[in-house]
Amino acid sequence: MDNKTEKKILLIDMNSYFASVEQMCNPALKGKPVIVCGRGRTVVVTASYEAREYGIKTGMTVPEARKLCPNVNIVYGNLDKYIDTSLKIHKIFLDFTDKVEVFSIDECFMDVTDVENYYGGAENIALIIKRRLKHEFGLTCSIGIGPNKVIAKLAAKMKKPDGLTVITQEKVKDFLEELSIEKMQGIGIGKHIAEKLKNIGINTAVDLGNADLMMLTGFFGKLGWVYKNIGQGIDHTPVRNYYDKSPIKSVGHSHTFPQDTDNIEVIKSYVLMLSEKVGERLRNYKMAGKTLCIFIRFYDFSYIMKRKTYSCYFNSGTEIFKKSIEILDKNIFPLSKKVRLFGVSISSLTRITTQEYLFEDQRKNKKLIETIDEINKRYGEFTIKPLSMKIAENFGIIKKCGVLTTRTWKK
DNA sequence: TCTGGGGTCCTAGGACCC
DNA sequence: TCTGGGGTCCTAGGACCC
Repeated sequence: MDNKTEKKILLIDMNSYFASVEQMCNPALKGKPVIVCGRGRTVVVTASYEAREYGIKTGMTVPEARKLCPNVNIVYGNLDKYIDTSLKIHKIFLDFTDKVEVFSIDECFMDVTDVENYYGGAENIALIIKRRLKHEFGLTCSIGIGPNKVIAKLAAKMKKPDGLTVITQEKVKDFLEELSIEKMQGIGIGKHIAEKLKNIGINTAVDLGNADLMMLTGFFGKLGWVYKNIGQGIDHTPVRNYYDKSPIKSVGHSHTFPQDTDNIEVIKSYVLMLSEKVGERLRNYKMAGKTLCIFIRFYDFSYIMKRKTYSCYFNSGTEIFKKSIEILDKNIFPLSKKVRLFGVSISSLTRITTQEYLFEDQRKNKKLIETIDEINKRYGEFTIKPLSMKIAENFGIIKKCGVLTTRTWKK
């Protein structure tokens, strides 16, 4: 590929995003170790760089983090605030091009191939973005520039925080030569695959690129082909346009109980609460689904997953709850061991119009459901709720189910 | 007061139909 | 009369991402 056709892709990765936003909103936290976490039995979602100096990492339990840094500031995450800030940040990117793909709440790809000449090159665009983020939000980011998304993503990881790494097509080979398999996490090669690759003598990106395709597909199926491309730094996936929405494939909620439990009544009331949340979100999206999946994690971290596809679409909490209980009664109860986490999700989704409420009781209850949704939207989640949800409430969960993740929210 | 929560994609194997 | 095989849908499970 010559220089004329070489793409210029940026990956902008906000540094310790949630923690930085908290520091931005509360000056008292600036320069101090901060962790952002959810409530209940939860883990560190983001640690500020000051906290990382003590060895605190994402995924650690809060007590573990406290042990490393007794004075660490603990903040309960506020997803709305982070989404709001993200949307404002995107406006900076959109000043350059519409080819802005939201990869997660704190990461965006940009394809600046067509516009870089107006701004003195891709690197200059990156510098302008960094300056504006710092000036307008007080936030820093790491930016990787590469001829495709995979290389841009790997490049962004090279320098953190506040880094800028440019890998031109010409430099890709040298770059990959020095890249160990472990450092390829985040682009489809996780811990398990990395382990398997090392077992067959593949230790660097270049080893992967040079590996025999038949051998790779023998081990990993279709993915073997994908891995080989990654190893060669090849990636043809385009950067999506900001305004092209990717369709939602599934909607789900799960929750870890405050204590492991085998109390069926308590579990059922959680199921009801989760079903209502899933139903409400589906209706907000104007969608319904026909595949129900329930997921149970037991106290020992073993799990069981049951999936069932129905002939009709549904999106009411009551319907999801009823079907979940049917599955539980048939397959899971009586319980053999205590339950740690319960999850409900709906897939095989379709957009739905008013006429398409297929269940008779849903049609009848449609007005009621709409009214409840409206009230809950205005006055807060579960202002109006089924009576049996009281049990879950007494067990101490409702209103504490903070959804906190960097991945789930997409434009 | 060990190990969250929300997603996506892929695969193997079974059921069922023609 | 003797039992193939392709296609599609579904379920369960695994791996990955942030």
